[in-house]
Amino acid sequence: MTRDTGPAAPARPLRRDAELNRRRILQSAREVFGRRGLEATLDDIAHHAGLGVGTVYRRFPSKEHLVEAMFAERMEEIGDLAEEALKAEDAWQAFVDFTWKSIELHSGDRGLREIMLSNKFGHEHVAEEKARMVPLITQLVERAKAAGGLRADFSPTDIPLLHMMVGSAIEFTSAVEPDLWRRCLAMLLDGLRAQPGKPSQLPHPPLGVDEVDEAMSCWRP
Amino acid sequence: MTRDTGPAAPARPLRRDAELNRRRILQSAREVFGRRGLEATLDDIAHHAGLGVGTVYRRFPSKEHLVEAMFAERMEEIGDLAEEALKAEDAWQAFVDFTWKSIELHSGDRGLREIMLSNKFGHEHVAEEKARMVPLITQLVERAKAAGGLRADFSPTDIPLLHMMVGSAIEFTSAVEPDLWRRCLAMLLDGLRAQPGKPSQLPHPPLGVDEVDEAMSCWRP
DNA sequence: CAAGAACCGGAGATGGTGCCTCTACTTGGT
DNA sequence: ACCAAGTAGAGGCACCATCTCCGGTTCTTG
Repeated sequence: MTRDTGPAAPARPLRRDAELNRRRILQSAREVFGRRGLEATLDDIAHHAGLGVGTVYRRFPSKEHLVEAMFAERMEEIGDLAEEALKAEDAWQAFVDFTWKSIELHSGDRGLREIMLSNKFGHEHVAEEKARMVPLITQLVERAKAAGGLRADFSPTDIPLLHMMVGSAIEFTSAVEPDLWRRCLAMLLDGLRAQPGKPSQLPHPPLGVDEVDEAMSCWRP
Repeated sequence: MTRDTGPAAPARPLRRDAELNRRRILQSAREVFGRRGLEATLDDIAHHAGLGVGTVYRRFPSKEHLVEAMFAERMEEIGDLAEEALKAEDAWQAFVDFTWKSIELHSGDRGLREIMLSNKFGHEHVAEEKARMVPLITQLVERAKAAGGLRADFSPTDIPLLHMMVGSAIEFTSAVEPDLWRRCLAMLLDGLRAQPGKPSQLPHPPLGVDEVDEAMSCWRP
C-alpha cells in the first residue's frame, strides 16, 4: 500500500519509522474508536499507540481526516456485503444473512456505528459509500418481500432503524455481555417474517438481574 | 402540596413569589429535561423559566437534587402502570398494554428515559422505585408466558433492553417523525409472540428516504 | 408605611476538557 | 557525519458546566 499525499502527488515516500508509526496510529485509532466511539481523543489514540500527540497531527491534519481515513474501508465492507447478498438465491435468507453480518461488523466497533447513523462525521468518501448502499438495500428488501419471506409492510428505510435499535442494545450490554445483541436481533427478525412459524431459537441466554444492574451502571446516555 | 425542607423541619413556608418561582422551575425542568435530556444545563432551565440561575440554586442545592425531585413522581407512574396491568384478565394483552403505555410515557421525555436506564442519575427515591418495579415486571412477564401469549424464552431482564431499543428509535426519529417508534415497537412485539399469526398492522407509515437523511443529520451519538 | 428579611439576577470564579501547535531533541538515510 | 525528517508532550487556546456572590429588588409583618 503506497501512500498518496493528494491528487497526483507522488512525493517521496515516508521514512521507514514514519511509515511504521502511521500504521500504528491507524491500528490504534481502530481499536480506540471502536471501543470508545468517536468521542475518543486524539491524545488517547496517540498514547494507546505509544506515541506522542504531535506525531499523530504530523500525519493527519485533523481528527476528521483520521476518521475519514479509518472508516472508508470498513464502510466499503458493508456495501460489499449487500452486493454479495443480492446474488444469493433465497431472498429471505439473503436478507437475514446480510442483517446478521452487517450488524456483526458493527458490533465490535462503536465508531463505525456512529459514523453509519450520523451525518455529522465523515465527509466525501463516507457519504459516497452510504449513497451506494441505498439502492442495494432497497433491492434486498424488495426481493425479500416479493419472495414472501419479509413482511410486506417493511420498508428499506426501516433498516437504519433496525441498526439503530440493535446498536443501542450492543452499547447497553457491551460491558457486561458483549454478544447479547444476538438475542435481541433474533427476536426482532422473528417480528419481520411475513409468515411466522414458531419463534426461532434464541442464540444467547438472557441477562441476569445483577447483570442488568451492572449494565445500567456502566451505560451513559 | 406543602413543601418540606428535610426530615422534621416544618420551617416557615416560602414567600409567595418564591413558591411561585419554585413551581416555575420544576415545570421548566420538566420541559427542558424532557426535550434535551439530562445533559441540559441548569442555566438553560433557569432561562427557560424566565429566571436567573441563582434563583434555581437557591431552591435546589444541585442539579442532582432537582433531577431527583423531578422524576420521582414520573417513575411512580410507571410502577403504578405495572401494578394495574397485573390485575387485568388477559395476561398477554396486559403485557402488551403495559409495554405500550410505559413506552408512551417515555416517548416524550428524554430525561425519563435516561434516568430509567442509567444508574448514574437519581439517588434514593429513584433507586427505590426501580426496585419496586422488578417483581412487578417479573410477574407480568411470567404470567404472559404461562398464558401462552409471550414466547417462552423471553426473560423479564429483556424488558430494559426492549425499552432501550425503542428508546433509541425514539431519539433517532424524534426530530423528524416523533411517533415513528410505534412502528418499531409493533414489529418488535410481533417477534415476542409464542404463536404468531399474521403480522400485525403497523400503526405508522415508514420514513421516506429524505427523512432518514434528516434524522441522521439531527442525531448525535 | 416603613424596615428588614427573604429573594432575585446574572456576571464571573472555578475546574474541567479537547483540539491542536510549537520547539528542543532524536533518528534514519546517504 | 551530517541534516532533513520525524518525535514528544507540555502548554496555548477556546469552550463549557456548575455553582457562588453580592448589589439591588420585592414581599411581609408590625
